[in-house]
Amino acid sequence: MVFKKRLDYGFDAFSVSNVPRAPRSIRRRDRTKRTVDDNQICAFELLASLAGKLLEEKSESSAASNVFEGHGHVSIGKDVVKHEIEYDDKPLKTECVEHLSCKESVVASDWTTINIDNLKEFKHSENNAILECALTKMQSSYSEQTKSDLKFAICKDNVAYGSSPDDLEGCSPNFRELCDGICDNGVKREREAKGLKSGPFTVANNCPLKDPLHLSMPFLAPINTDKDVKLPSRNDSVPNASFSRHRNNIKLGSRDDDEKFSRFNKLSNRFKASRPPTRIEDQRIRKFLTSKYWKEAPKLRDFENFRADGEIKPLHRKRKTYYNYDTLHKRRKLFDDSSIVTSDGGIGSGSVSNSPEKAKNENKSSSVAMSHGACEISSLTGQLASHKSSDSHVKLNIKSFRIPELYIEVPESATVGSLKRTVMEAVTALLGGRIRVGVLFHGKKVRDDSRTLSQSGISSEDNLDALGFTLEPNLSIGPPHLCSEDHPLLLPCGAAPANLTSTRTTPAMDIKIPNATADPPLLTNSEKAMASNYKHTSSQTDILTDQKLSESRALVLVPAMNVEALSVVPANQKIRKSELAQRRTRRPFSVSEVEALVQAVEELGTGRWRDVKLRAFENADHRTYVDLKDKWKTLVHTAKISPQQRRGEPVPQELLDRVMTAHAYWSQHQAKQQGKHHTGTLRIIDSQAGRNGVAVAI
DNA sequence: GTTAGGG
DNA sequence: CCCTAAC
Repeated sequence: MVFKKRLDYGFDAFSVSNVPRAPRSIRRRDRTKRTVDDNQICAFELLASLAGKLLEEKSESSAASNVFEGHGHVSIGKDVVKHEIEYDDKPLKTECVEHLSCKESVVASDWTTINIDNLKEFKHSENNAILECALTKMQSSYSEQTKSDLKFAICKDNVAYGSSPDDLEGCSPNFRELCDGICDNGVKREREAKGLKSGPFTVANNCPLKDPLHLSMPFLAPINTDKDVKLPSRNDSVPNASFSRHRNNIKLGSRDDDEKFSRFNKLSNRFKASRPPTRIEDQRIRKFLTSKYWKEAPKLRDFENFRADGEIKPLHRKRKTYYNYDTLHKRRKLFDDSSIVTSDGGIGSGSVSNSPEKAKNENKSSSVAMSHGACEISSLTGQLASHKSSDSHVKLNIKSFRIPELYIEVPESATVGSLKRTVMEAVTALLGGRIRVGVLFHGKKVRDDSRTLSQSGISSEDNLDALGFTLEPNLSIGPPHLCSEDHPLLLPCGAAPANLTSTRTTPAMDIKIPNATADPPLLTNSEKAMASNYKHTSSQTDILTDQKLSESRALVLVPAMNVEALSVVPANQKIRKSELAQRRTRRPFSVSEVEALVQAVEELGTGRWRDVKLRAFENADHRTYVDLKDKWKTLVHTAKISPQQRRGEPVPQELLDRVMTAHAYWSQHQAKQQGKHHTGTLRIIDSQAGRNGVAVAI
């Protein structure tokens, strides 16, 4: 399986020098980069229109949201806007983020990046805006949880990599409020105490309190003004219908639109699959508008179905062959039918609570505040099932953690074991730093480590459902202030996104803003869930801080080893790791495939691999003619060695005999020249002779 | 874009 | 499977 990851760039991420030399194919793509950019406009427009529609819809459909009142359109700030729509939040890059929940939005790809000028004037704008379209289908579960859409605007202008929490200072009051509400109060206080002066990365004035930001972004104001941050209740959720409509109308990178899709792919292709976009290098200031539309999914089950419907995942291949899979539907050729994509939503396979009890809890689990979810960048969110024991101990069972931004392709034929290994591998590779655990209670982060569970209200049985854990990257690697917990200021909300943005090299890399949701369902749904039993006792919570780490890739709950391994590794090295991981997943040829190959070669001969591909593997997008050629090579080799030396799935001797026969035949007949002459099929005469059989062209 | 062959 | 050279 292949997992794509974005490179994680450490704090040094932006250093161009660190960017590994792209493969030729990639380099080639780079050449076309400009063209792509030009074309991006279309994409951008699409996105913009989508966003606008979403907003409109939202305002129309949800009376609850005041935010949009009066704002029928989406306005984008002058600067570049980065717009991402995901079911999950992810990239946080943004300075100004708005989350619209988009259910089932079709996603171009996380990686897709579009550079554009600001929405209105992007043609004119000098800045290379980046429009990121991370459209992915939303998980229904997510939707459910979030029920309400949150709109959140995070303002921030700078791209500074490790922006500090202070960045919020620049944000609109409302925004701050929102964040505060979301965050632990303690955080707020600290931030205030520190004042604006803090961190190096602080971007002051980017979002003047009173200011322009608002003007430019109508929906800037957080929907939830309530300090307590009300998590959107499910009731609030925007009707799915509206979302759907939007989606349909816009068709952004929808499966139906291959062309567009292709475009996205191309854009994203500029970088190798998981490779971070070079644009990262650009330190331009970007403003992002991220919108997400959160909805609650009715049921976990729904979620699964949703997934089942097929996730769209664009794959980026060097070669012309597309390995995209539409898991279940195969609706698009671009998609590989077998691949599983785990994006934010991740693979639905995630752990589902097994115990009835948990299930029950999950259903109940009430809302997690998605809104603040936007703020949180934590990479992993763990949900847990918990029950209180009679002895006053709070026993928690963490069922799963969600790992954001992890893409994995798994052949249908892959074994569960290989899947596990792959996930582990991916996670390990992705981990950029130490992991820390964050505690979410009712969607809020519990930052005060000194408080007791009971003091925090976590002890009551009824509340346990609302308890969630997040695995957050520990930015030890990053700038001190960022990493340090001392800096609670790092605003979970605003700052983080900005940081991410800057860091994010690849769309994929973007850190999604995890929904803070503690909802079990959410976790369950998580794409990749790492299930684990975990006894929780304490927790810290600074999601934001970590997030900045772009690397905040995923966190793994796993043993320390992972942490160690990753934590110490410099960002650059990590990147390399990731690249390695990008290698296409190995997909052993099945006997039937071998047979088809042999058959085709018998007919066409060697040296006409493209024809072989077309004849026998036209529908097997994951098999390139190079693959076929290589397979033939290995088959010939296999046929020559003793059975004891052969590995893997045994190939019937009969086929190997045919391989040898055909190989011998075509070697003698100059396959290329004779291919045309032989429309017939090679047959082995004297099959008994096995290898020595004589091939005859009929 | 294909082929062929080394890695 | 990847990467390159050569066409």
